Amino acid sequence: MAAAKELNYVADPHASRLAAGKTRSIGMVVPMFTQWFFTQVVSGADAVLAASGYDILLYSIGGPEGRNRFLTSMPFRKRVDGLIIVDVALAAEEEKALAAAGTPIVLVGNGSKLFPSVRIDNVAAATTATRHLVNLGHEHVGLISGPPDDPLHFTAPLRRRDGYQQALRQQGIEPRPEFEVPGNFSLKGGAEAMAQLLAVHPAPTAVFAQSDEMAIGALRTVRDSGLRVPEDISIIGFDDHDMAEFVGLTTIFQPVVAQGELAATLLLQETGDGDPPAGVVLPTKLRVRTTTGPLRGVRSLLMSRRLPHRGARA
Amino acid sequence: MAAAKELNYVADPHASRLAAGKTRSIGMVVPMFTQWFFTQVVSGADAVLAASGYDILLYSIGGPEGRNRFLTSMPFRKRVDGLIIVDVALAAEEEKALAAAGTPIVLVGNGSKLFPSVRIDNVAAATTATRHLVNLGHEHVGLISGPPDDPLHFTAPLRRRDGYQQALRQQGIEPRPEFEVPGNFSLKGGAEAMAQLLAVHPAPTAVFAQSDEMAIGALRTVRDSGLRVPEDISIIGFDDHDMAEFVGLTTIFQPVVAQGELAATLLLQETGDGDPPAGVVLPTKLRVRTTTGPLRGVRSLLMSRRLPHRGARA
DNA sequence: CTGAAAGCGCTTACAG
DNA sequence: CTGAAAGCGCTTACAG
Repeated sequence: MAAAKELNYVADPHASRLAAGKTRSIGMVVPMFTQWFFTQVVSGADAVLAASGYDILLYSIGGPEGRNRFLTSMPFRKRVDGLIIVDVALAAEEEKALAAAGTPIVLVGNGSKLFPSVRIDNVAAATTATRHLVNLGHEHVGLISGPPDDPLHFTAPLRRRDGYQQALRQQGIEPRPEFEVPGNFSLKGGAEAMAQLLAVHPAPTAVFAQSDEMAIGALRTVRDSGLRVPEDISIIGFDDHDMAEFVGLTTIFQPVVAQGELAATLLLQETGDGDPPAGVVLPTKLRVRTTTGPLRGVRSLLMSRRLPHRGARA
Repeated sequence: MAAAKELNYVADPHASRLAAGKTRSIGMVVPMFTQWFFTQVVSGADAVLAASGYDILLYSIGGPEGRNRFLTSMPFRKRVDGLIIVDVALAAEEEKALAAAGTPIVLVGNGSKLFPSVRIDNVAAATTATRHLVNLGHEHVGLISGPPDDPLHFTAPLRRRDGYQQALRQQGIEPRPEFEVPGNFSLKGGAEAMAQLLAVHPAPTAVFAQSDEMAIGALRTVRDSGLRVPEDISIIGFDDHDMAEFVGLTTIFQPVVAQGELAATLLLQETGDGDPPAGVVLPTKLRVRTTTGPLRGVRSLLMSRRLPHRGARA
């Protein structure tokens, strides 16, 4: 034993896994690694998994092809003790196939009947965001959304769009297709989307961007056009990214690191004993800052409409 | 064989590793996961490693304690075929101990006599940044740097400080300790550091922030103080973060994703045959945008001083 | 309670 | 070229 210490011996982890049947590692599946949201979730999960002595295997699956390759080859089999899948929407058969592989799984971003999950209520959060704009008197409300055709990869953009449309309809406003433009969840995409919205006649007086990064891109375009925020146009984002407070962006806060932490915790305590999978929905919150304001000319009217909105949250 | 396909058989990777002696996985060591630079490097390395069929193991070592634990326990031993260590400065004995562990290693951010490395010339890049400010007529130049006491963890802050001081001295300006404040490599840290600099008498007329995130934080403070950029104060950053172009930040571009890609490539082709380790230094580049400008009142004088600066790069 | 043996599921050198 | 056997370095049930 002393000699082992002396010689700096370490047990071969592969031999021990083979003998013991445990890998002591967890896989994290993310669409990509360059987006703020995913890195924060990984960071949260990493902290709790590392504290429990687990190694973390990264599966960055990229686009739709990578997604399908991952789901069919399932490279994690016999490789990890568990899997955290972030923001990959699964069809029913896909869930079934994953479950059949036998690896414990926790989902982040989507609910599931088969696996425990951690997520927010995107529809409600988007409704809150949109209603905030409508309550300020805006009737022409634009939407900057995710990639245009990506039915299975992400669901957040679709849910947030649902919430946006629902909020409008609830106020008797019919959503207009020309007011919905894709923004690619990036600064640049947001900036370009905003340019597209400004070209519509009449242009929206308020815009809900589905991520803060897109919202900040949109802000840039608005200001470059010589328009003022919020006097000429209001903008609300989603996430409460570090940068949001910084630029005074009104947005929907969602706990990001906490979603990763919680997913890891659920995974570690997963019994597999047939108890129904936990579906945890974390709260979001409207954070009003300086990029949203009343529609010009209706300030007085507003005073009465603002009240029901007080303290609204998703 | 057909039956294997039928039954969805996959070889146990641990058994095969044990028999074959290869793990088909690579470890990535980063100080933390929440910083832009590291996620981008990981993303670059991930792309080339995944393409070669390697799994990626993440070691996020956190603070100084985590760093030392990692270096002493070396949890990657017998676990991975190779290691990419990002921005962890290694003492000579630490390098020797790592080399003795026998795992092929490539360093990102620091040079080494024992391991191949990919990095930029931080001293030269910081010199370029500082000289840019001095060439614009600034003599009171502030520095927003990294964590105050972190001699071994990161070297970039120290090197960039060296470059800053060298550039000043070359122009006959003695660096002033009260002009150097730590900014924690975050937005908030940059904002606070800037507030500290503005409180100095006389305050600097130009500031070199060691990262774009800190520079953007500084910009915020300056504008909140009612000062104009660049008329009242010039700010230059470092990295060329996505956000930099967006806010018009003058900065030093460094290839980030490319450093990860290259490190992975070097690791995959590492022979261990005694050839001297490759030390690749990637070029950086000054990107002048709108947050830097001539010192007030010396515009005319400037015309002559600007010339030697043309085309300068690190 | 201690220690030697069997077995985890592969790969690969080797005998046929 | 094919196929059976040994061995990779552990864990753990089992005999003593």
